Parts: sequence; C-alpha cells; structure tokens
Amino acid sequence: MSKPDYSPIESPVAYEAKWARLWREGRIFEADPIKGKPKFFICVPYSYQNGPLHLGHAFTFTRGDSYARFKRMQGFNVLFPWSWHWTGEAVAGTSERLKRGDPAIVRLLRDIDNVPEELIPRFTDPAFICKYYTGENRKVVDAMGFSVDWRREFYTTDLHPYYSKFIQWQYLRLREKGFVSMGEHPVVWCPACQSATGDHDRLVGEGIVPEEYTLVFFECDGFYLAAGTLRPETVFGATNVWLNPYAEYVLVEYYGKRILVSRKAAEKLMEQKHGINILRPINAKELMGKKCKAPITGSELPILPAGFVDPNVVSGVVFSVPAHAPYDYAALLELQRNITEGMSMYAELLKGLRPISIISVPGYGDFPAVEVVNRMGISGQDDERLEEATREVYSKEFHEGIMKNNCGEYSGLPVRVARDAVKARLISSGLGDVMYDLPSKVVCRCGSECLVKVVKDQWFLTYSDPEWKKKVRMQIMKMNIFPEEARQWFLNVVDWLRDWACTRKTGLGTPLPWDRSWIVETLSDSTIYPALYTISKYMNDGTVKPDQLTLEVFDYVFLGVGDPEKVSKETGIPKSVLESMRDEFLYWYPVDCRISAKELVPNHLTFYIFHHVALFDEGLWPRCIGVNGMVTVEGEKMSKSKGNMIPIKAALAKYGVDATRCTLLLAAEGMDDPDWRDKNAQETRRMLDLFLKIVEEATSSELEACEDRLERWLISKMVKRVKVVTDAMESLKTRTACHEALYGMYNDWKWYVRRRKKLTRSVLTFLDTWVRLLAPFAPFTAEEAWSKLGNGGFVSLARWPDYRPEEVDELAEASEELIARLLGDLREIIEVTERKPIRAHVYTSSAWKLKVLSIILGFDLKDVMKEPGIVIKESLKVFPDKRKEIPSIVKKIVEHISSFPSEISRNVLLELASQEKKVYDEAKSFLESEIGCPFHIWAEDEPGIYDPMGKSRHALPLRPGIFVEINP
RNA sequence: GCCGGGGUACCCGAGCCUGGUCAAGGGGGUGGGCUUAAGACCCACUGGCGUAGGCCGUCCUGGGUUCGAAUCCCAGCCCCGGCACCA
Repeated sequence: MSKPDYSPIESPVAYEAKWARLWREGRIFEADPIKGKPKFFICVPYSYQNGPLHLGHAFTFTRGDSYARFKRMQGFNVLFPWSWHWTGEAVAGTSERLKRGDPAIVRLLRDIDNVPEELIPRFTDPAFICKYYTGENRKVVDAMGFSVDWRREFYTTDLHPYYSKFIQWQYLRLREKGFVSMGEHPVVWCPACQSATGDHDRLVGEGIVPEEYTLVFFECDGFYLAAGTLRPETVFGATNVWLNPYAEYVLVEYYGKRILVSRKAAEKLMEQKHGINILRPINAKELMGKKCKAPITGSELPILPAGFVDPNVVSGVVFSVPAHAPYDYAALLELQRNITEGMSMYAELLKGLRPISIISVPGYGDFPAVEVVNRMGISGQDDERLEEATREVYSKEFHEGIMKNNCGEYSGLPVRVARDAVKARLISSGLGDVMYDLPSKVVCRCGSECLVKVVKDQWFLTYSDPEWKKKVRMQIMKMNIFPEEARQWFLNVVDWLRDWACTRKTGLGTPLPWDRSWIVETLSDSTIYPALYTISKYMNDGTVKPDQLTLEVFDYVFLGVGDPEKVSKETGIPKSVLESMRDEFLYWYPVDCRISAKELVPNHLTFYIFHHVALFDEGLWPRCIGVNGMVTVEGEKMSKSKGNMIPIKAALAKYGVDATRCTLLLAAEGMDDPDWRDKNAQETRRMLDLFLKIVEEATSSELEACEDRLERWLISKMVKRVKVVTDAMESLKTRTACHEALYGMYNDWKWYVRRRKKLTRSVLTFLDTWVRLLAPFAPFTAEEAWSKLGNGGFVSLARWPDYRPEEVDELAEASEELIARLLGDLREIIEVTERKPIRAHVYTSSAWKLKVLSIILGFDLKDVMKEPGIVIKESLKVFPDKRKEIPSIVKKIVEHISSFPSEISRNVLLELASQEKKVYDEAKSFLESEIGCPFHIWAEDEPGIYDPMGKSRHALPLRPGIFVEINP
C-alpha cells in the first residue's frame, strides 16, 4: 500500500520518536510461536477508516496496549496485531456527497479532518478515502507506541488481496451449518434515493424505527375495510369503523381479496407486499352509514365519518374501541355532543354507540379509557393530553390486563398473550395482515419523505436460533468479562437478539460468495478476523499467494479438516507451510482478551462470540472481553458537528504521547465514561516530567547505603504498590493501576525525601520498580528513565516486578504513620493557638496504660466496642489502684485503636506502642525542622519531667500527650 | 417502552460488593517556602465553629436495620447510554 507522508506526527517530547524508532528497528513486538512459552493474544476491534483516529479510539487502544505490555513484562509471548476496517456504506456516502458538490462535506474534510486541499477531489473514490486514512492513522498508531506486530496487518473488503477469501470461506461454512437464511425485513426507505435511510442519513426523525401494525379486515359489500391497529385483541370491543369523508380511498386487489385503504396507505403497501394493485378510487362518503362485519366476532358495525382519521397514518381506516382507547372515546364524545350538519343523518347511529368493555385491569373499572379521559378532564379529540392518557391505558392493559368473558376463546387470557393470538388468527384466516408504518415523520438527507419498505430476498444471520443462543450464553457465563456488570448486559443482548440482516447492496465489502449482487454487511464481516491474524504474516511476506487460499486451506488451518498432503498438492503451498499455519493458529488461539468500548456490546462483541461459537471448536472460543466507557471532552459528548472532536494527532502534538495515554487511562475505568480535560492532560505532562527529573536527580547523586526504619518503610510501601498495580491490571482496572503506578509511588517518594534529607541506595531499588510499573502506561518515559538508570535493552521487555511479601514491614509502616499523626496533631494545635511555637513537648504514655492496651488487644475489637465492660473488669483486676482512671482510659484507647487501619495486626500495634518513644526520638530532627522549634520527648512517668500544663496525663499508647510552648 | 449504567465537597472523580481505617487522589482557589524576578518545585489550608490535638455537619430524597451507614434493606426522584440496517 502506498503511504505518502502527508504530514508528520509531532510530539513536543523529543525522546518519544527516538524510542519508537528503536522499538521498530529492534522489531521487539513481532511475535512468533515459541514452544513452551505461554502466549497471550490480545486485540482491539479495528477502526473504520472514514476519518482520523480520535481520543475515543485512543482510550480503548491504550487500554489494550497497556494490558499487552503488562502481559509481555509478566513473561507471556504477547501477540497484539492491527488492521483496518474499510467495509461499509458511509465512505461511499461521503464520495457521493462530494460528487454532488455538497459544500458541507468539503468543509468537513478540509477544516475538521485536515485533509490537504489538493487531495479532496480524489475523495470521490471511496477506496481512496480508506487508503488515505489508513496511511494517516497507521502513523498515529505507531506514534502512540502501541506494541503492534505490523507483519500481520491487513484491511477489509475485496480491495484487499486475501481478506475477502477469508470472509467468503466464513460465509459458505456458516451457510452450510444453517446459520444464514433468506427472509424479508422492513426498513426505513427513501423512495428518491432508492435505498435504506439510516439514522445518520436523516434530516428529520432520528431514532424512528418501523412499527408493526395489524390490519383488521371488516367486510362490507364484498370487499374489506382494512383498519390498522397496534391492538388487534380490541376487535372484541369495536363499536364502529371510522373513515375520513374528505380523504381519498382506493380499492386494492390484495391476495384474492379486495381491501379498502387510503391512497397513501396503498402506496405504502405497494412497497411492502408482492403483486398487489390499486383497482379504483372509492368515495368514502358513499359508505357512510353502511354496516360492515367484524372478523372473529361477526358483529355488524356501522361505518361513520370522522375528520380526525388521518389518511397518512397506517391504513387511513380506524376501528373504534371507546372503552379502551382514550382517542376513540374522546372522538366519540365530541361527535355525540355536537352533531354537525353533515353528520345529522348519522345522529341516531352515533347516539347509539356505547363503549364495550372487554378487558379488566386492576385499579380500573370497566371502561379505563372513559375513566382516564374524565379524570384528566379531556374534552375533545385535539387535547394533547390524550397522548399521555393513551400511554397509561395501553401500558396498564398490556402488562396487567385480562381478556373478559365476552372474548370467546381468548377469554381469561392476559392481554399480551391474546394480542399475538388474535393477530395470528386474523392472518391465518385471511382476515388480517401485517402493515408497517413510521410512528412519526422521517425525512431523508435528500429531502424526500421516507416510508417503510419490506426488503425482499434479504440474507439473515439466524441469531434467534435457540441452540446457537444457548451455546453463546454458556460461553458468556464461562469467560472473563471486565467489568463484571457487563456480563449481565451480554446475556440480555443474547436474549433480545433477533435475526440480523447481514447483506447490503451498496458500499465497500466482500461479495456474498453464492450471490455476488450482495455484499456482506460491515458488522457481519468483522467477527472472527482475529483468526486471520494468526496466519496473515504468511501472505504478507509472500510465502503464500492470495490465490492459493482455497476453501480447503482455510478448512485445514482453522478447523483441522482435510489432509495437508492433498491440500498442498492442490494449492502448491508446501505441506510444511500449511502445517506451520495450522500450528500457529492453534498456538495463538483462542483470543485471550479483546478490549472495546461499551457501544459494541449489543452488536459487534456479541456477534464476535456468536461466530466463534458457530465455527470453531469449543476450546478456541474467546476467553475474555474487556469493556470500557466512551470519551467525552470537557464533559461534552465528542462529535464532529460540535467541533470538539480531538484527533489523537492533535493531543500528541500538544502533550506528547505518554501524557495523552495516561490522561486517558486516569480518566475512568469499568464502564464509566472517561472525560478528557485539558487541565488534566497538562497536569499529567508535568507529573511525567517530574518523574524523569527525580530519576535524573537520583542518578546524579552520591548514594550511601543505609539500613533503618525509613528505608524499610520505603521498600515496604513499594512492594505493596506492586501488588495493588498488579492486581488491578489482572482485572483490567487500568485507572487504578495507572494511578497507583504514577501517583501512588510518587506520594511514597514525596514522604520519603521529606523525611530523609539525603538520598540513599534504596532509592535505586525504588526507582527501578517504579520505572517497571510505569512501563505499560507511559512506555516512552519509562524507556528514557530505564536508560538513565543505566540499564541496557528495553524496559518494555523487562520483567514485571514480583510481589515479595517478605519485604513488607508493617512495623516500619505503622511507625511512619505514627509520626505523620503526631505531626498532624502538632500542626492543628499550633494553628488553633495562632502563635509561633518556641518549644514542643511530647509525652509518651506510662507502662500501665501499655498493659491496658495489651489487655484490650486480647479481645476482639468488635466485641470490645460493643461491651467495653469486659475489658474494664479485666484491667481492674490487674490495676486495682487505678479504679478511677481505668474506665475512661479504656474507652479512649479503644476509640483510638479503632482509628488504625484494620490490616495492622495487634502484635504490630503492641510492638509499636512499646517502641513509641524510640520512634519519636529517631524522628526528632525531622519533627523539629517541620515545626520549626526544639523538641523534648518525655515518658509520662519519667522523673524530672517538664509538664506545666499536666498534658502527660492525657497520653495514651500510640497517642502521646503534647504541650506546645508559645510566645505569649 | 425494554435493557444497561449512574447521582459523593467549587470541579473531576475514588470509596459501596466485604459497615468502623473515611469522605482518597487530582484540578481549581488561598496562604507560606525557595527565588533578583518569573516559572518550576516544596509545604499547609480549602463545610462550619474552636486560643490544645476537639466538637458539629455532609455522600440525590425519605424511611428502616445496626453500638455504628456514603456503604446494607425498602420506597421515591433525577441523569446518561444502547435498542439493529450507523460504524
């Protein structure tokens, strides 16, 4: 593929390009099978090449790459491949708009997507668009430091030499297994464009989908009035049929019958049914007052005029159910109230109409529609509140309604059951049918009003197949899904999934192998392509020619079916090559992890599982899916029309790669939506620079060996951070992991350098670990630091730090906690006095209180908090002379002890309490410099103690008394 | 409507599963240190009250469980996302 360098990727961070180059030259991310080495195959969905990659892509990709890098450092042989999605109709749409000279599209390409002006004319070719963006985006992916094995790259559609072969093999095999079938399907259709009108192609009516209505045939004079309804079961409660006297009606020849509908409806039906014809117009007025016969019930109902009947809605014929439909009741009321001139001849008929109750609903009487209309004070059919009234009655009756005894064989059935049963009976007896219509107006981008067309001969993936679903559900239960909440979502999607129309007439893609007038639709040609990554390098390097890829080759490699000897003879691919392809597939498969944004849960990710389940052996089904949220920018949804779409390239140019990666990672995890904020990116940039400065400072200092409490503290904290980061990564909590690796480690470092004025040898251990922990998230900065620390090679290939629990030192940690608390107490006191301190005195508690502490720790702290009495009694036995102090001292100690983290064991607390004075003595000079005055540390019962305020009495174990002398 | 996710301080956001360490962390703001200055960096404060480490308040609303609730239970209100011919 030609990839002219239209514009370079620039980062303000000089070392980023350097390391990207060294990785490329070292080919360190190229992964081949290694016998005996555990593998890890991770991938992200390829992106559609109709524009520059933006921060939304960057988020998912960075999570994937961080995980890949983490696993690589853990010693796995990691495969992280890349490719590009070209399939779809959108790019073709762009080309068309450009050809028509749409100025908006030129503006978008030039101003938003920064396409060089001179190239825009070439965008009239859809393939060029994909090619252009693929070239641009490959540079971005490379610059981002994604650890990709580029030898396996491909793109989709039949423009690619072998991708289509793979898809055609997939579809032939799916069809053989019965997962592809032909059917018909209603779509929103533009009669002018002669194509389906997707949401993005609409001027009006986004989100509107075809609604299915039931036509109910009422016989009259040898033909049928076809009334449309959402509630066929209410035919039992029909009182009459309404026609609009001023609308145009026609008689339609309809499968051996003649039906009457509005002219508009007839036109709609022509798009939905085979071989129906409009016979002649009918004057509705001539039908008024006549009787017609309802299906199933056989009731004779009058035909009456009503202006509210809209000929543009469904069939333009309505049957009235005033008992259960608020609109019908309101209309009836109004007509009965003021019978106009033209209506006078029907006065008797109108007056005779009474609601017929057919459904009982808890909480309502016989006539819910009447009740609701009266309650809401609705007086006429134009009242807007009828919408709400209808919603209420429909919903109540659907969920809780029961058909009454006057409903024949449907009596006693729940409404929701009766509805489908009545509909089925109407259709099978030829007295009804299905008609689709749009619940509200939809206008195509071309300006024409859309209608519903039933697309014939459409190919479907039969996702509704219960056996198929069952296997998919079982796999979903088995696999790892992060976060866990997404699992239930997947299960729900499987439940609701219907058959999926998998072919299209237009756009780029792979022709359906058995009917080349169709193209495999975009979501349907991107399900099992991770399998292709395992062998694509053989085609890319020319070992296997695309035209050698017969069905038998794919059968052998992916299914283990067939004899390699024979396949080799037929194709000319050496047998050894076939066998290594097969081996390589089996080495990498199954996919160990696929990471994607949550918008793909209800479609791509679920399809991905379905197709693997359909085609491969059970051991090769996906092992894990990670789902994440969708990026917003400064709290707003990102979109081109809002102009807040941030291309990755722009973020890189401003903050550098690692800051971009970390800002995204730090913004959210789980299914929460990360919010990109400029301020956060600046801060992250500063933090990474500071980290490098810390490394430089440490490596340029004279470091002495030192073994003390604080050194042990530093290493202990570090070891614990290792565990937190590792555990977080294992469950794909990239935010927690990145945060701990960056800020967690930094907080420990800050405290350490504040306590220790001069750096020691231990900091090298600390920094070594810190660099490794950062490497998955900020790989460039980590490599730079790695080399500054004097290491050769790449930290990208270094070992992930092990958790070494033996280096945890709870006592050292608790000691520092004690010092921090003392410092906090001192600060608070000094602040309240609002004076400069001249001397501070600290009193540690006397030995008997320590003994009381040990008594307390002999009990379960929970019990003690509930019942302090047990400890008080016990303590009194030991110190009968402290009768006065003990009750309150015990309570205070218990309260204070409970403020320590519960992971600190009681042994550590006791040990710490016994060393308390020593701990303060060791930190004396630190405390003096922090507070800015001399310190004295006394024991409570020390002779000659200076304690003019009697503060030593208040001393408790692990909480000394304090007296601060201040300038008066 | 159906399904999924949420509501935490000035802002963003953790904690919730497994109740007590607790209202993390970052931004912004205020004050101080370092500095010729600026920037960077460091420290403190950032719900209220307080001349001694304290007291009171707070996690959408209202109830409940508990010695103890941001966390568990019940009811309600509100917000966001997906719902198929878009990728």
